[in-house]
Amino acid sequence: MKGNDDVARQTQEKRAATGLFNEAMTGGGAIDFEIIESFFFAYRDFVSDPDAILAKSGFGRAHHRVVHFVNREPGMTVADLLDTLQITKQSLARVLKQLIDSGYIQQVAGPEDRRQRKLYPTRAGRELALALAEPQSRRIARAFQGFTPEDRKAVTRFLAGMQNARD
Amino acid sequence: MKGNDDVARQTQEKRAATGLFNEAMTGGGAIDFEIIESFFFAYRDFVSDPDAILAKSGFGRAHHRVVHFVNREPGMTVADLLDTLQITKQSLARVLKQLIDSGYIQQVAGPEDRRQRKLYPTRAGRELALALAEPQSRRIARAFQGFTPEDRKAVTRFLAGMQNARD
DNA sequence: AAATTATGTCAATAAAGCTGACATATTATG
DNA sequence: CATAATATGTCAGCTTTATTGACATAATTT
Repeated sequence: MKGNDDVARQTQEKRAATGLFNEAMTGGGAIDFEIIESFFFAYRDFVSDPDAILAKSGFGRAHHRVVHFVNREPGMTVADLLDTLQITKQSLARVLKQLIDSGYIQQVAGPEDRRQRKLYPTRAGRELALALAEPQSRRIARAFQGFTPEDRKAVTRFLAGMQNARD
Repeated sequence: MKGNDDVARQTQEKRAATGLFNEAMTGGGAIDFEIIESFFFAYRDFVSDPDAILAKSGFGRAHHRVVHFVNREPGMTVADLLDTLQITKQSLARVLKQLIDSGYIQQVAGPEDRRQRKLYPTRAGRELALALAEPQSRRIARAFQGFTPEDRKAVTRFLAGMQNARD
């Protein structure tokens, strides 16, 4: 087992006398730390834009997501929204209630199935969704500056590929 | 102001008699809703992998971030970490304490400035960071399948461009 | 000697999620 | 028609991750 000993010694050299690791974890090229970190920073900054706007209305990210998807697909039901956001009914309830009480979203009983509550944005709801999307869209446009159509397609494919398969 | 009236009427047509909006908000091509949503889903699924691992140890995302960056830059100080994560000292304190108490991270007084607490991963800490990065890296590799080097570069540039400028 | 810096800690608070349990109205099914 | 299933709402309690403010200690700088 000489090979294993060599590996062990090599690893040992990277540690101080205390048994701690002094060297940056690089993954030896096998782990893509650069993309992992870049993705983290990119997303954090990406959501910081709407966060600032939401703070003025006393809303948070949860409200953003609800108002966004209801605007993107007016008439979606509560069940649709739960499916899209993958949160629990109880989590959604509080946020949705606040948006309805504040006049950004309205519920309409389903025309065929009257148990359903179909969700629609009001004018204020539509304006809020647009105001929240605008800085994000500007950020995306900035990041795309100088990109060829192929480059843009690569980004689109990448973001799709990072997602779990959907039914 | 006939032009304005036309726009108002046009918008009005998109609403039901109730004043609600029935049509999907598309932004008329000006707002990049596709990327906004794709980025949301991609990031959510991206962090779901480590979340599952962390749950076993009773840790959360905050612990992930700390263990990740300490491994990436061993010897970083508490101030460095606060700067990187952009959270408050008090938020970091609890998480860091748990990681130290559990034997994943150790503190060493700074050799020049002994007020500083330099942070180092233990062997367990390094292993945890690797275990958390592994599924994320696999997901990235999957998303990159069939990508040319130019495609990959486009993604890297995009993620960098989405971030705020750093000092 | 005094001010600043790096860190730690206590207390209170908030946002956003969770689980479990139960209620109501409506629709579907045997 | 009675019962089961579905869509939604709601109550209560809990957790994680963040926040602000205040204060303490040790070490360094001025």
